[in-house]
Amino acid sequence: MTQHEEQQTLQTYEQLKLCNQLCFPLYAASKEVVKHYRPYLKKLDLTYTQYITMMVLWEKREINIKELGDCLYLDSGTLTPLLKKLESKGYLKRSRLPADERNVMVTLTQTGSDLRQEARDIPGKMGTCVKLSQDEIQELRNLLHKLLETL
Amino acid sequence: MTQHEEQQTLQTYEQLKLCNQLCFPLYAASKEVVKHYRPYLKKLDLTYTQYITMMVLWEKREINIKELGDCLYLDSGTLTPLLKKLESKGYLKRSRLPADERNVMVTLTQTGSDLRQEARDIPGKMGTCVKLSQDEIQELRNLLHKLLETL
DNA sequence: TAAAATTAAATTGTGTGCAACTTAATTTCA
DNA sequence: TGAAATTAAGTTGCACACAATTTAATTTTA
Repeated sequence: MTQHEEQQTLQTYEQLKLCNQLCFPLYAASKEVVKHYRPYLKKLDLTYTQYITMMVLWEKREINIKELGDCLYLDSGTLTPLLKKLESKGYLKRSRLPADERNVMVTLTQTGSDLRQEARDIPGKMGTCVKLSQDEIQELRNLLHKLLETL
Repeated sequence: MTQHEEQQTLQTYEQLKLCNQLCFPLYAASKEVVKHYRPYLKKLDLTYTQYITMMVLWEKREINIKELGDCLYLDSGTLTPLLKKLESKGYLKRSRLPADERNVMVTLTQTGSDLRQEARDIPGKMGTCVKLSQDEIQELRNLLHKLLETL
């Protein structure tokens, strides 16, 4: 192996280190942030995935599963059982759309709407445990959105 | 409700929108990036979690489960079955440490070491599908590391 | 030094997350 | 128009991910 080839091999292996990855800190940070939500969500008897689902419903009141999946980057395999669970808690109703029976509409109930009150403080509380400046948070959010768009 | 209170309520609810969250783009981007790894990892018959585990082993050759969990932000509940699977594929050996029988040492095998060759191209291929500049990637990585440290 | 506390893995149970497939409804187009 | 293609949900199976608990080994300390 020539010196140049050896150099290349080292560089290649260097890239296989965890610390040089973009993906790994993304994966780890995502899990850690969700972990910080859990104690607050537990009080509402919601998981993180159930929480972001409710966030969409608080905003839109009504949405079909396909669109919901597009919002949340989740498929019906994940959403169907999750929505059944939220329905059993009384937070939403599921019903086939008469105009196109393939579609299932998910509609916020009064109970589900009321839950928003109890969730009000969560974003603020989370904000205080993230020790980044407002500028850094904005910058991070921008980069993540850019990354998401390109994928 | 006074105008001021109404204003505050609106602001509070504004923060409960998905687009104003930091956590959600983090969660979504993480999943999407992992999804892009999958076709490459499938050729090596590895899941993403198995891949990052192998990355640690390629770097350290030998590590106990506790430390591995600290590296990967994973606990024994996730790692024990995952390591058994990697052991059954012949990539590593697990053995109790004689000096302290509570510890299980995980050691890279020759087969596991050879796998590194086949994984060599993955970081480069992933790099090309992330449409961010080198500066942006570096900035994103820095912010994520900073976020991880503070949590 | 022996009981109490701590520690590391493993186990159990629940909830995603997703690929692959099935089912049923609707749309396309030959 | 009627068969083929497409679409939306649901189902199945596998692999995490983690809280909570258990087990076994080691360390602390009364």
